[in-house]
Amino acid sequence: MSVVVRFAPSPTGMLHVGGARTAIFNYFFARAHGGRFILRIEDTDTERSKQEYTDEILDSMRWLGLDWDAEPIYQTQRFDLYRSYVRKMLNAGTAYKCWATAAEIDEMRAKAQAEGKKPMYDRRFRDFEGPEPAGPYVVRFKAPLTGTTIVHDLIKGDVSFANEEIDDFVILRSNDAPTYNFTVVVDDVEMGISHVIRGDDHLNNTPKQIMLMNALGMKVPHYAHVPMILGSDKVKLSKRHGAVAVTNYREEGYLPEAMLNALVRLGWARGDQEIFSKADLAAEFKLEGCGSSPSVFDRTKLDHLNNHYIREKSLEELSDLLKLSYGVDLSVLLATPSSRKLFEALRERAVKLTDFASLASWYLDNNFVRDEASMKEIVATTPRDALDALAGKWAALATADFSGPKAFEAIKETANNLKLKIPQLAKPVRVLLTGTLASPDLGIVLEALGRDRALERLRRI
RNA sequence: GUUCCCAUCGUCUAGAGGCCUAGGACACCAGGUUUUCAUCCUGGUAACCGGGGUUCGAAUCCCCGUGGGAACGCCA
Repeated sequence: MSVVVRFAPSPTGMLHVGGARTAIFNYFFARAHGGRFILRIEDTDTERSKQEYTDEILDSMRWLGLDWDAEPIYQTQRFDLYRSYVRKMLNAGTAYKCWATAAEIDEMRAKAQAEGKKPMYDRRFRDFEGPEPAGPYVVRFKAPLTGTTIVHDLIKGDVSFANEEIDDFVILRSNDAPTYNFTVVVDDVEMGISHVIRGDDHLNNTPKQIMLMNALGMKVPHYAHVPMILGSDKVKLSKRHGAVAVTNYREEGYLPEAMLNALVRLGWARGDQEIFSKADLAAEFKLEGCGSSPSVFDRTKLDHLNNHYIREKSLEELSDLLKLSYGVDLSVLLATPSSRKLFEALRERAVKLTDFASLASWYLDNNFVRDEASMKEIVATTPRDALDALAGKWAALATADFSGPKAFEAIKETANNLKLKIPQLAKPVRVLLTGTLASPDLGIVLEALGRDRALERLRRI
């Protein structure tokens, strides 16, 4: 059977972590099974849907490298199709018009709840006959009253719902717009979707959709409901957990590779493997690897992965990426073997791409800021003649001879001559040259800076 | 409230009845390397929600509790 899957975001907000994970599962399921991955924009809520959100979602998808196989389908352009199906059901008697007002429905729900049942519509117009009342109406599905609907879920197993639990839900609003549960059914079938892979929060909608498909005589696709992603407080991840939009992470300096890897491991595993490339996943992603319990999204793991993928990038790639996406120009570090060594050292410690700017600030800008506390506690307590002696030694070296080992050797000699321990001199030097105690290997720093800049900084107290 | 789902280290997870004195990763802690921080290396702390079954044997199967989550809309 040919595999066709879809990712169906509604453009009422940015692509968030949960949606991205669903998209990722769909995408790799399609790739691993030689199937198609289609995008469907569920914009039937014309009040809240915005083009800018659609643009943002597509942009995030591209950033993650999730390319789709056909032009996205917009539900608002298919209203005629949905309405034709509504008419079909009206004619077949599997749907009916309902004139109940909002107030009446609220009353019914309250009543049902008081009786210990789910809040439900009481089907008062289900068998209504005679002259149609004036005023607006909705179209409701004539849901089966008895029996059981079973969802054969590829992740959860068989889940059964008593049909009496499901009310005659609305399929066409009074403004003539079809509702979600209806458009999904029409589209999933019309688009030939073979596997519906979506969030667990839709599991309760699935029996409704299956019922509709049965009423329409349609073939039911396979379903797979992936567990929710939770915040650290264990409730469904949402805006109040802080950064949840994929774009936020991109702006913060995360790599798409890291995001992808982190997200795919949420609710999915393949033995003990932790690192997954796009190619790995496209080859071996299987629904069988999906777990069934929800998972907490952990930023520290993402940080670790991000550092991992930053280290895998070449200096050239990094430089381009930094300039293009973050406006940080480190191309000067590409120039010489010495500066490249420094760049490599920085790459090792950068957790986010945005870290590079501060990591390299002392190198890029001669007016870099020195840490005041370190200046006071370390530099100020260092004998001035030691620094002067060191300056003399450095000055005696030819510019071309100012290699890391030689420049550092000068520090050692000076320290020894003055009966200082090496760190006693190395630390203040580090602060003077880089402004902080946390910088790459001093040899690398010295060589990258070169004799004259190093000397100038050493003397500038 | 009702329905449905879920339950292994702090977190992500491996585990499909004996391979489990429960493995890996992140985080954390300690030691080593080092001129600092970090990296790197080595080691360590840390979990099968509880109770009943089934079985020679259960983290794994069943039941009941408990806890958590989701859904119940003319939102999607």
